[in-house]
Amino acid sequence: MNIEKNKEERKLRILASIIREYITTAVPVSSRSVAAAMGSSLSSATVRNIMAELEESGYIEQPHTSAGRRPTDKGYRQFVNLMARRLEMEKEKAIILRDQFEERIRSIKDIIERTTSLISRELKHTGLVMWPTMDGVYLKHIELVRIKAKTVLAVLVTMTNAVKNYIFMVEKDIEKTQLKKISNFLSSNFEDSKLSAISERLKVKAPGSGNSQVTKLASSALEIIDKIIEIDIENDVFMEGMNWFAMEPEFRDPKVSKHVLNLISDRKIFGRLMQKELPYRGVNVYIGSENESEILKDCSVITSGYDIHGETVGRFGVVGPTRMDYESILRTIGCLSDVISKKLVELSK
Amino acid sequence: MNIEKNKEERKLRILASIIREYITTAVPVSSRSVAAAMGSSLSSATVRNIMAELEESGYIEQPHTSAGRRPTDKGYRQFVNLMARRLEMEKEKAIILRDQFEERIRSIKDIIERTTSLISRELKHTGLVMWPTMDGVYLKHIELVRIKAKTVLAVLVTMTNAVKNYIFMVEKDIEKTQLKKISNFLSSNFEDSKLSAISERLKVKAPGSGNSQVTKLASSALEIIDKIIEIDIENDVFMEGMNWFAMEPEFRDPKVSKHVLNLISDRKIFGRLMQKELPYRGVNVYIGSENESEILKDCSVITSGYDIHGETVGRFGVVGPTRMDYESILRTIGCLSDVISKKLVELSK
DNA sequence: CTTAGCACTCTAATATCCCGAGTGCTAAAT
DNA sequence: ATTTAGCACTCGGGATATTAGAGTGCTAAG
Repeated sequence: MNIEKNKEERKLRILASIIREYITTAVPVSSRSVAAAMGSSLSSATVRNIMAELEESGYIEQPHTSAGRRPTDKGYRQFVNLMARRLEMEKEKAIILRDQFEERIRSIKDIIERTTSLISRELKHTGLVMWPTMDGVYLKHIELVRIKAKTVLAVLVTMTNAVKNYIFMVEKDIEKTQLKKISNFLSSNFEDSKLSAISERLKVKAPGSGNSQVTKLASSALEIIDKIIEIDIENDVFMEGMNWFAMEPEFRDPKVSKHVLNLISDRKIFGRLMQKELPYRGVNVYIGSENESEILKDCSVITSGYDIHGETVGRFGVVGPTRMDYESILRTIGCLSDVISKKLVELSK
Repeated sequence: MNIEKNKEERKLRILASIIREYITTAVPVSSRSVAAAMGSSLSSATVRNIMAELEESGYIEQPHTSAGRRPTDKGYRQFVNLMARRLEMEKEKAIILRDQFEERIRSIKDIIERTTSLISRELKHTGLVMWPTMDGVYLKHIELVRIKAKTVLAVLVTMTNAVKNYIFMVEKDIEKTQLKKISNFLSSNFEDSKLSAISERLKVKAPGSGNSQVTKLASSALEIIDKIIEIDIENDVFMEGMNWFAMEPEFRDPKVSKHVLNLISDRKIFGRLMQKELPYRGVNVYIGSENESEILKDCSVITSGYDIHGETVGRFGVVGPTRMDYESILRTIGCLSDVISKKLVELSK
């Protein structure tokens, strides 16, 4: 029984070894090099037997007979699952990460840009950050501007100093002065609230036929706030470091490179992907074919959430070829999640 | 003398023929196919002689002996110069272009997105649009928000419904209420003015020690406006259709494709490029090595300006491989410039 | 269960060949 | 004085052949 377990464990250690080597070399791994990597405690022949079993289980594959093995998506998955528990970042590294966010952070935009840039530089893959959903975020300021008849421009400033704007139609035309009143009404009564909370509270206020003036104001305001919430499904994604794809040897294949270009020119894919997993704060890993999108079948996407005041309002992550360094990425992403969330709280005072 | 001229003209007609064929096939052009294209009025032998001359002049080159000729940058340049005068768009095409801007245009953002998308779809190259410089643009609304001590967030809404925001430091801390006053002061006195004009007019008002209250307000406002103008050098560029690069046969070469990825992940290049040529409304063409940036040496960039109220405030254009269809691009870009400018005026009522 | 040994397989790099598209030149034709 | 037909020559690149060696699977011994 104990022996059984040891056997299984050794098998997985070998899988890990194969993956680690393949990640750095991008070349199918031979039994010999695995044996060497395992400290020569095993002969290549033994390793060969085990590798045959691993292939049987679908964790690795041969591009062709008489070539080494490379990990399959399933193999990567196994690997990721196994190590998922122990992914603390070394103290020093964590401090280096933190330091990157020390200077000149004045708005969430700065944080977002800093994050993608960090991911790009440190992890050598494309970094992604989703803007926080507006409805989960506290407002600092709201301003309404009349564009033309029945058309309103809303400018929101969040506690994190993000500026977002929305143009939308309203039922009946609102005068410039009236709009100013609504702006003021919202600003004075609902500053420092969340969009969703404002909507809730307005719903209570609006239909109650107390002071007709206030009621009217509230119902106009409600219409506008709900419009904003409705529009805000787009969820913009900020990307940086697409050029790392070019460095990968996989990129030599023109078919692949074509794919990649199509991929990175369509940020919506990532917007949808991250939106979907949103209430969740933890780390997600999608490996190759695990991705819903066909276009991502040779890529892996690793994402994590970030909080503002304990509420998960956005996600960020990394895209790259399936052959990526899951270990260091998972470590970094996990750590970054904390750093960003902390910074965001600081930002909103 | 007349004969001389005919000779020269024929030479250039052949150059044009070579270029047109090369643009569509991407394969060096042989004397035979040129002869055929010229309606068999010339034999391939004659064409060969002329091609030798064209090569002598540096307009075309052979990749190697016993191959056809392909245009050099100089050749493309000559071609572009020659046809530059007669580039009217056909009426029908122009109308089709115009129609694309009919629906749901509510802000300059819509126009910018529509433009890049149009360029991408119609011309099958990457489309670029530079946001208009703020200082040349009329303001509809200005809002100042206190971020923290000595830090101000300015949100500007232009006549074209663009929302831009700037975070900056000011000399001494300004109270929230005071900031509100400055906002109102600016909004009520300077709405519908240009940023640069506001600055000018404030300069007059500020030092004049009339009403101390107003003077103080004006000088604070001046500081802020000047800060905004100062910051606004970044000049964001909107891009779409980078994936067209992937379709080009040139892209087969991994070196080239690497270049391209680096290129498109750096929009600043185009920001600087367009910024530089800014006061100019007309069309510019940079062919291959004519580009300042080394990274663009295998690309051509064609740009044109757009106006708001007769003042050229931004530029837009196309990037692609040197082997691009200059004729149809120049036609389209020229026409688009008018369409956009017209729409922008409509937008700002 | 492990390992040494060996036959076998298949890729990728290199070499060789050769077709044919395209040229440049020359000499005849206009 | 051009233009053109004719022809020899060049060279890239596709097709094919060859080979080296990296890696495997299997067997039999440790």
